Amino acid sequence: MEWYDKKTYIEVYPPKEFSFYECIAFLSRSSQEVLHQIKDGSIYKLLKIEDSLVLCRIRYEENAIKVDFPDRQPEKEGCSLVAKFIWEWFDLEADLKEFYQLASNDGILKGIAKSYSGLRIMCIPDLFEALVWAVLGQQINLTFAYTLKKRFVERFGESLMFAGETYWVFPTYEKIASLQVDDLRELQFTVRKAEYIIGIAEEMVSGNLSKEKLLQKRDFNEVKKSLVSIRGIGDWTANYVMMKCLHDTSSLPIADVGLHNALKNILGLERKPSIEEIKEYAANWSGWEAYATFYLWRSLYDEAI
DNA sequence: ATCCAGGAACTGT
DNA sequence: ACAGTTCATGGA
Repeated sequence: MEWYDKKTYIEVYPPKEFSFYECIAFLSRSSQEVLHQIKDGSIYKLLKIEDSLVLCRIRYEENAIKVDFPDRQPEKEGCSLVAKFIWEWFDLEADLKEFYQLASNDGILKGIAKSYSGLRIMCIPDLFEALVWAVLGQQINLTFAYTLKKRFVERFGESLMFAGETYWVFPTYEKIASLQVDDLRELQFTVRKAEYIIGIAEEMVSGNLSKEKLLQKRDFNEVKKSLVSIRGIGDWTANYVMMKCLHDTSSLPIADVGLHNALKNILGLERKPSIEEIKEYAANWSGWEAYATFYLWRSLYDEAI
């Protein structure tokens, strides 16, 4: 059903190890998600490109990810930024052949690597969004984390209405840096979370913290050091962000409760594994710890459904 | 009601 | 460096 004039569209060619279906399954994990919508096998996502809001419809046809623009189409440079976003969002740079090779010889990963074949880490290309989402998720259940995110986005983000639907983009760090703790308390953020998030926004406004600067570091150890030096960012958050935003396939949020639960399920353990035990399992995942973690997280949703 | 959640800072040793 | 404590609140 074409309910708008399809003008031009963008095509992005993913590597062979790619399943749009698996990626959509991951993106569908919460009904409270406000930063994209899934409808009829297409993803609708609003992006801010060169200061204007661009609604994208993303689908998969004939081995290509195709993006078109229901509302209005960006200029040429805008289109290449959209393509760049898609490339990052689906983590298309990673060469999963290596991961699958490794997984085929690993008792824990063997089954899930096959079950979710083609699933890629669904990234959060925007550093501020990745950091805020990680802080929101700290020590609360995911359902409530989504509630907080929804309130945050709908209070401070920008939106576009199209065909009766409202689409949102994540708030900018400039906007959040101008807030007081009480502005976030109203949304039921704890004082701690509010302080962390405003502090992170201020660091980004000052220019001390940026994705570009982080990616210029010598190695991911350096990246981690500078992330952890920021208040509110501990080991877990730093690893989460390196995995979801900075494309570090070897980051391992080893303290993650979801990871522990997934391992417990797959191994049929009575209790959650200890950190030491996880280190032993992970010794076999070298270079692909983030993918191992992501696939293990994915295995948790099947239980829930 | 009770336990825990995709932790981190703080405090004392 | 390391372990224990506090924070803080909705979900299941």
